[in-house]
Amino acid sequence: MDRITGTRGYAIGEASRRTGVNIETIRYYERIEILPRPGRTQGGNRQYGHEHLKRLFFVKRCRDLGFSLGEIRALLEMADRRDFTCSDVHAMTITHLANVKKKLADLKRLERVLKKMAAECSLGEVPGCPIIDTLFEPELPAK
Amino acid sequence: MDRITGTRGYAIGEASRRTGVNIETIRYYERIEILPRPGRTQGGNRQYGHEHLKRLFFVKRCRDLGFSLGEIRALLEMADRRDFTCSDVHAMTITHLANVKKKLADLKRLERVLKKMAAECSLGEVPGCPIIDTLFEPELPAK
DNA sequence: TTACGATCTGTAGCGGCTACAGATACAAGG
DNA sequence: CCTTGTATCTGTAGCCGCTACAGATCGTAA
Repeated sequence: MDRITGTRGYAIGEASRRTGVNIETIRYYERIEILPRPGRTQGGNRQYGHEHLKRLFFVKRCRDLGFSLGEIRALLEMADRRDFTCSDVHAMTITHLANVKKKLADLKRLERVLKKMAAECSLGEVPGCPIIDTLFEPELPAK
Repeated sequence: MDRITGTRGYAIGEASRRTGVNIETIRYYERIEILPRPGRTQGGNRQYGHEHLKRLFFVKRCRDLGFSLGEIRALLEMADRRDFTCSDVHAMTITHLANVKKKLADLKRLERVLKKMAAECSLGEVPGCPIIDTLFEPELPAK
Protein backbone atom coordinates (compact mmCIF):
# COMPACT_ATOMS: atom_id res chain seq x y z
CA MET A 1 0.00 0.00 0.00
CA ASP A 2 2.81 2.35 0.75
CA ARG A 3 4.15 1.63 -2.65
CA ILE A 4 0.83 2.44 -4.25
CA THR A 5 0.27 5.68 -2.40
CA GLY A 6 3.91 6.56 -2.20
CA THR A 7 3.65 7.38 1.51
CA ARG A 8 6.38 6.21 3.82
CA GLY A 9 4.33 4.62 6.59
CA TYR A 10 5.32 4.26 10.20
CA ALA A 11 8.40 2.62 11.61
CA ILE A 12 7.78 0.05 14.28
CA GLY A 13 8.58 2.46 17.09
CA GLU A 14 6.05 4.94 15.79
CA ALA A 15 3.45 2.19 15.40
CA SER A 16 4.16 1.15 18.96
CA ARG A 17 3.72 4.67 20.28
CA ARG A 18 0.52 5.21 18.36
CA THR A 19 -1.13 1.95 19.33
CA GLY A 20 0.30 1.39 22.78
CA VAL A 21 1.49 -2.05 21.73
CA ASN A 22 5.05 -2.90 22.70
CA ILE A 23 7.55 -3.17 19.85
CA GLU A 24 8.51 -6.72 20.75
CA THR A 25 4.85 -7.62 20.93
CA ILE A 26 4.20 -6.22 17.47
CA ARG A 27 6.95 -8.42 16.05
CA TYR A 28 5.56 -11.32 18.06
CA TYR A 29 2.11 -10.78 16.54
CA GLU A 30 3.67 -10.83 13.11
CA ARG A 31 5.47 -14.06 13.88
CA ILE A 32 2.32 -15.83 15.04
CA GLU A 33 0.45 -14.38 12.09
CA ILE A 34 -1.97 -12.18 13.95
CA LEU A 35 -0.59 -9.21 12.06
CA PRO A 36 0.26 -9.47 8.33
CA ARG A 37 3.84 -8.84 7.31
CA PRO A 38 4.36 -5.17 6.62
CA GLY A 39 6.41 -3.71 3.80
CA ARG A 40 10.07 -2.99 4.39
CA THR A 41 12.41 -0.14 3.69
CA GLN A 42 15.33 -0.86 1.40
CA GLY A 43 17.41 -1.51 4.48
CA GLY A 44 14.87 -3.95 5.83
CA ASN A 45 13.03 -1.95 8.48
CA ARG A 46 9.31 -2.57 8.81
CA GLN A 47 6.92 0.06 7.50
CA TYR A 48 3.36 0.09 8.70
CA GLY A 49 0.34 1.65 7.05
CA HIS A 50 -3.00 2.70 8.45
CA GLU A 51 -4.49 -0.74 7.93
CA HIS A 52 -1.82 -2.25 10.12
CA LEU A 53 -2.41 0.30 12.85
CA LYS A 54 -6.14 -0.32 12.69
CA ARG A 55 -5.59 -4.02 13.09
CA LEU A 56 -3.19 -3.47 15.95
CA PHE A 57 -5.75 -1.29 17.69
CA PHE A 58 -8.28 -4.05 17.22
CA VAL A 59 -5.99 -6.63 18.75
CA LYS A 60 -5.12 -4.35 21.61
CA ARG A 61 -8.74 -3.60 22.36
CA CYS A 62 -9.60 -7.28 22.35
CA ARG A 63 -6.66 -8.09 24.61
CA ASP A 64 -7.73 -5.32 26.96
CA LEU A 65 -11.15 -6.93 27.00
CA GLY A 66 -9.55 -10.22 27.96
CA PHE A 67 -9.96 -12.10 24.70
CA SER A 68 -7.28 -14.70 24.10
CA LEU A 69 -5.14 -14.53 20.99
CA GLY A 70 -6.99 -17.60 19.77
CA GLU A 71 -10.31 -15.81 20.07
CA ILE A 72 -8.85 -12.73 18.44
CA ARG A 73 -7.56 -14.83 15.59
CA ALA A 74 -11.09 -16.18 15.11
CA LEU A 75 -12.58 -12.70 15.17
CA LEU A 76 -10.01 -11.41 12.71
CA GLU A 77 -10.56 -14.32 10.39
CA MET A 78 -14.25 -13.62 10.36
CA ALA A 79 -13.61 -9.95 9.73
CA ASP A 80 -11.08 -10.74 6.99
CA ARG A 81 -13.30 -13.19 5.17
CA ARG A 82 -16.28 -10.90 5.63
CA ASP A 83 -18.50 -13.95 5.81
CA PHE A 84 -19.32 -13.70 9.47
CA THR A 85 -22.75 -12.97 10.72
CA CYS A 86 -23.48 -10.74 13.60
CA SER A 87 -24.78 -13.63 15.65
CA ASP A 88 -21.48 -15.50 15.30
CA VAL A 89 -19.73 -12.57 16.87
CA HIS A 90 -22.47 -12.16 19.43
CA ALA A 91 -22.06 -15.78 20.49
CA MET A 92 -18.35 -15.37 21.03
CA THR A 93 -18.93 -12.24 23.02
CA ILE A 94 -21.53 -13.88 25.24
CA THR A 95 -19.26 -16.86 25.88
CA HIS A 96 -16.47 -14.55 26.78
CA LEU A 97 -18.76 -12.52 28.98
CA ALA A 98 -19.70 -15.68 30.86
CA ASN A 99 -16.02 -16.39 31.52
CA VAL A 100 -15.53 -12.88 32.78
CA LYS A 101 -18.51 -13.23 35.11
CA LYS A 102 -17.09 -16.44 36.47
CA LYS A 103 -13.74 -14.85 37.14
CA LEU A 104 -15.51 -11.96 38.79
CA ALA A 105 -17.34 -14.29 41.14
CA ASP A 106 -14.12 -16.10 42.00
CA LEU A 107 -12.31 -12.88 42.69
CA LYS A 108 -15.12 -11.59 44.87
CA ARG A 109 -14.86 -14.67 46.97
CA LEU A 110 -11.12 -14.22 47.27
CA GLU A 111 -11.63 -10.65 48.30
CA ARG A 112 -14.04 -11.73 51.00
CA VAL A 113 -11.72 -14.40 52.39
CA LEU A 114 -8.67 -12.16 52.32
CA LYS A 115 -10.55 -9.38 54.08
CA LYS A 116 -11.72 -11.79 56.73
CA MET A 117 -8.21 -13.10 57.25
CA ALA A 118 -6.80 -9.62 57.52
CA ALA A 119 -9.51 -8.56 59.95
CA GLU A 120 -8.79 -11.45 62.26
CA CYS A 121 -5.17 -10.49 62.52
CA SER A 122 -4.17 -8.84 65.75
CA LEU A 123 -1.12 -7.23 64.16
CA GLY A 124 0.94 -8.44 67.07
CA GLU A 125 4.69 -8.07 67.02
CA VAL A 126 5.27 -11.53 68.43
CA PRO A 127 5.50 -14.64 66.29
CA GLY A 128 2.32 -16.51 65.52
CA CYS A 129 -0.47 -15.31 63.31
CA PRO A 130 -4.08 -16.24 62.66
CA ILE A 131 -3.57 -15.72 58.94
CA ILE A 132 -0.92 -18.41 58.76
CA ASP A 133 -3.08 -20.59 60.96
CA THR A 134 -6.02 -20.11 58.63
CA LEU A 135 -3.89 -20.95 55.64
CA PHE A 136 -2.84 -24.21 57.22
CA GLU A 137 -6.44 -25.32 57.56
CA PRO A 138 -7.39 -27.75 54.82
CA GLU A 139 -10.73 -26.23 53.83
CA LEU A 140 -11.44 -22.94 52.16
CA PRO A 141 -14.10 -21.26 54.26
CA ALA A 142 -17.26 -19.83 52.77
CA LYS A 143 -17.17 -21.88 49.62
CA MET B 1 9.62 -39.22 59.90
CA ASP B 2 8.26 -42.36 58.35
CA ARG B 3 11.36 -44.14 59.40
CA ILE B 4 11.07 -42.89 62.96
CA THR B 5 7.42 -43.73 63.38
CA GLY B 6 7.55 -46.76 61.18
CA THR B 7 4.43 -45.69 59.26
CA ARG B 8 4.39 -46.04 55.51
CA GLY B 9 3.10 -42.64 54.50
CA TYR B 10 1.20 -41.79 51.33
CA ALA B 11 2.22 -42.45 47.77
CA ILE B 12 2.09 -39.47 45.47
CA GLY B 13 -1.27 -40.50 44.01
CA GLU B 14 -2.80 -40.71 47.47
CA ALA B 15 -1.30 -37.34 48.40
CA SER B 16 -2.74 -35.92 45.22
CA ARG B 17 -6.20 -37.27 45.96
CA ARG B 18 -6.14 -36.04 49.52
CA THR B 19 -4.95 -32.54 48.75
CA GLY B 20 -6.48 -31.97 45.36
CA VAL B 21 -3.07 -31.08 43.96
CA ASN B 22 -2.20 -32.73 40.66
CA ILE B 23 0.56 -35.35 40.75
CA GLU B 24 2.68 -33.52 38.21
CA THR B 25 2.23 -30.34 40.18
CA ILE B 26 3.40 -32.00 43.40
CA ARG B 27 6.59 -33.09 41.66
CA TYR B 28 6.91 -29.63 40.20
CA TYR B 29 6.65 -28.08 43.67
CA GLU B 30 9.38 -30.39 44.86
CA ARG B 31 11.58 -29.42 41.95
CA ILE B 32 11.23 -25.71 42.62
CA GLU B 33 11.70 -26.33 46.32
CA ILE B 34 8.29 -25.29 47.53
CA LEU B 35 7.84 -28.76 48.96
CA PRO B 36 10.71 -30.56 50.74
CA ARG B 37 11.88 -33.83 49.28
CA PRO B 38 9.92 -36.69 50.78
CA GLY B 39 11.32 -40.04 51.82
CA ARG B 40 11.35 -42.84 49.28
CA THR B 41 10.45 -46.48 49.28
CA GLN B 42 13.23 -48.93 48.60
CA GLY B 43 12.18 -48.91 44.97
CA GLY B 44 12.34 -45.13 44.82
CA ASN B 45 8.70 -44.07 45.07
CA ARG B 46 7.93 -40.94 47.07
CA GLN B 47 6.34 -41.37 50.47
CA TYR B 48 4.60 -38.43 52.04
CA GLY B 49 3.82 -37.88 55.70
CA HIS B 50 1.27 -35.64 57.37
CA GLU B 51 3.63 -32.68 57.39
CA HIS B 52 3.93 -32.85 53.64
CA LEU B 53 0.18 -33.00 53.20
CA LYS B 54 -0.26 -30.05 55.54
CA ARG B 55 2.20 -28.04 53.52
CA LEU B 56 0.55 -29.04 50.29
CA PHE B 57 -2.79 -27.93 51.65
CA PHE B 58 -1.22 -24.64 52.59
CA VAL B 59 0.17 -24.11 49.12
CA LYS B 60 -3.11 -25.09 47.53
CA ARG B 61 -5.09 -22.72 49.70
CA CYS B 62 -2.73 -19.88 48.91
CA ARG B 63 -2.89 -20.63 45.18
CA ASP B 64 -6.67 -20.73 45.40
CA LEU B 65 -6.48 -17.31 47.02
CA GLY B 66 -4.41 -16.09 44.12
CA PHE B 67 -1.03 -15.82 45.81
CA SER B 68 1.91 -16.35 43.48
CA LEU B 69 4.40 -19.09 44.18
CA GLY B 70 6.88 -16.36 45.05
CA GLU B 71 4.54 -15.01 47.70
CA ILE B 72 3.87 -18.50 48.95
CA ARG B 73 7.57 -19.15 49.19
CA ALA B 74 7.90 -16.03 51.33
CA LEU B 75 5.03 -17.09 53.56
CA LEU B 76 6.44 -20.57 53.95
CA GLU B 77 9.88 -19.25 54.75
CA MET B 78 8.42 -17.09 57.46
CA ALA B 79 6.44 -20.00 58.81
CA ASP B 80 9.47 -22.30 58.63
CA ARG B 81 11.81 -19.91 60.38
CA ARG B 82 9.10 -19.05 62.91
CA ASP B 83 10.53 -15.57 63.14
CA PHE B 84 7.70 -13.81 61.34
CA THR B 85 5.43 -11.39 63.09
CA CYS B 86 1.76 -11.21 62.51
CA SER B 87 2.08 -7.77 60.97
CA ASP B 88 4.51 -9.08 58.32
CA VAL B 89 1.88 -11.51 57.21
CA HIS B 90 -0.83 -8.93 57.51
CA ALA B 91 1.10 -6.62 55.22
CA MET B 92 1.46 -9.29 52.55
CA THR B 93 -2.21 -10.07 52.78
CA ILE B 94 -3.23 -6.44 52.45
CA THR B 95 -0.95 -5.97 49.45
CA HIS B 96 -2.43 -9.02 47.85
CA LEU B 97 -5.93 -7.86 48.67
CA ALA B 98 -5.21 -4.60 46.91
CA ASN B 99 -4.16 -6.51 43.80
CA VAL B 100 -7.33 -8.54 43.92
CA LYS B 101 -9.42 -5.39 44.23
CA LYS B 102 -7.69 -3.93 41.23
CA LYS B 103 -8.33 -7.03 39.16
CA LEU B 104 -11.93 -6.94 40.30
CA ALA B 105 -12.33 -3.38 39.13
CA ASP B 106 -10.77 -4.22 35.76
CA LEU B 107 -13.00 -7.21 35.29
CA LYS B 108 -16.09 -5.22 36.20
CA ARG B 109 -15.24 -2.73 33.53
CA LEU B 110 -14.77 -5.53 31.02
CA GLU B 111 -18.09 -6.96 31.98
CA ARG B 112 -19.76 -3.62 31.44
CA VAL B 113 -18.18 -3.08 28.02
CA LEU B 114 -18.88 -6.61 26.85
CA LYS B 115 -22.50 -6.35 27.94
CA LYS B 116 -22.86 -3.08 26.13
CA MET B 117 -21.36 -4.53 22.96
CA ALA B 118 -23.59 -7.56 23.12
CA ALA B 119 -26.66 -5.42 23.72
CA GLU B 120 -25.96 -3.29 20.67
CA CYS B 121 -25.85 -6.33 18.46
CA SER B 122 -28.88 -6.84 16.28
CA LEU B 123 -28.14 -10.54 15.88
CA GLY B 124 -28.67 -10.17 12.18
CA GLU B 125 -27.86 -13.01 9.85
CA VAL B 126 -26.23 -10.79 7.29
CA PRO B 127 -22.58 -9.81 7.38
CA GLY B 128 -21.59 -6.73 9.33
CA CYS B 129 -21.71 -6.35 13.06
CA PRO B 130 -21.60 -3.48 15.53
CA ILE B 131 -19.38 -5.54 17.82
CA ILE B 132 -16.67 -5.80 15.22
CA ASP B 133 -17.16 -2.15 14.43
CA THR B 134 -16.75 -1.25 18.08
CA LEU B 135 -13.63 -3.33 18.33
CA PHE B 136 -12.08 -1.48 15.45
CA GLU B 137 -12.49 1.84 17.22
CA PRO B 138 -9.21 2.98 18.74
CA GLU B 139 -10.48 4.00 22.18
CA LEU B 140 -11.91 1.86 24.93
CA PRO B 141 -15.15 3.52 25.94
CA ALA B 142 -15.95 4.28 29.57
CA LYS B 143 -12.42 4.27 30.81
C1' DT C 1 32.00 11.02 8.40
C1' DT C 2 30.85 9.98 12.50
C1' DA C 3 28.04 9.18 16.06
C1' DC C 4 23.98 7.59 18.08
C1' DG C 5 19.65 5.84 18.26
C1' DA C 6 16.32 2.76 16.14
C1' DT C 7 15.62 -1.48 14.28
C1' DC C 8 16.98 -6.08 12.78
C1' DT C 9 17.13 -11.53 13.69
C1' DG C 10 17.30 -15.25 16.62
C1' DT C 11 17.04 -17.36 20.90
C1' DA C 12 16.00 -17.99 25.67
C1' DG C 13 13.45 -16.94 29.71
C1' DC C 14 9.24 -15.94 32.67
C1' DG C 15 5.16 -18.29 35.65
C1' DG C 16 2.70 -22.24 36.66
C1' DC C 17 1.85 -25.78 35.24
C1' DT C 18 0.72 -29.99 31.83
C1' DA C 19 1.83 -33.71 28.70
C1' DC C 20 4.30 -36.80 26.95
C1' DA C 21 7.92 -41.16 26.43
C1' DG C 22 10.10 -44.94 28.06
C1' DA C 23 11.66 -47.22 32.11
C1' DT C 24 10.65 -49.18 36.85
C1' DA C 25 7.90 -50.29 41.11
C1' DC C 26 4.23 -52.23 43.46
C1' DA C 27 -0.09 -54.97 44.73
C1' DA C 28 -3.38 -58.56 43.71
C1' DG C 29 -4.66 -62.85 41.50
C1' DG C 30 -3.54 -67.34 39.81
C1' DC D 1 6.65 -67.54 42.26
C1' DC D 2 4.89 -65.37 38.20
C1' DT D 3 2.04 -62.51 35.69
C1' DT D 4 -0.67 -58.66 34.89
C1' DG D 5 -2.06 -54.15 35.35
C1' DT D 6 -1.69 -49.93 37.48
C1' DA D 7 1.20 -46.43 39.77
C1' DT D 8 5.19 -44.06 39.78
C1' DC D 9 9.74 -42.82 38.12
C1' DT D 10 12.99 -39.34 35.36
C1' DG D 11 13.66 -36.13 31.92
C1' DT D 12 12.24 -33.17 28.49
C1' DA D 13 9.24 -30.35 25.81
C1' DG D 14 5.11 -27.70 25.24
C1' DC D 15 1.42 -24.27 26.53
C1' DC D 16 0.27 -18.76 26.59
C1' DG D 17 1.54 -14.16 25.90
C1' DC D 18 4.80 -11.91 26.09
C1' DT D 19 9.69 -9.89 27.50
C1' DA D 20 14.62 -9.63 27.44
C1' DC D 21 18.58 -10.17 25.85
C1' DA D 22 22.95 -10.27 22.21
C1' DG D 23 25.13 -8.84 18.40
C1' DA D 24 24.48 -6.97 13.87
C1' DT D 25 22.66 -3.49 10.74
C1' DC D 26 19.92 0.72 9.39
C1' DG D 27 18.75 5.57 9.40
C1' DT D 28 19.47 10.32 10.39
C1' DA D 29 21.28 14.68 12.18
C1' DA D 30 25.46 17.34 13.09
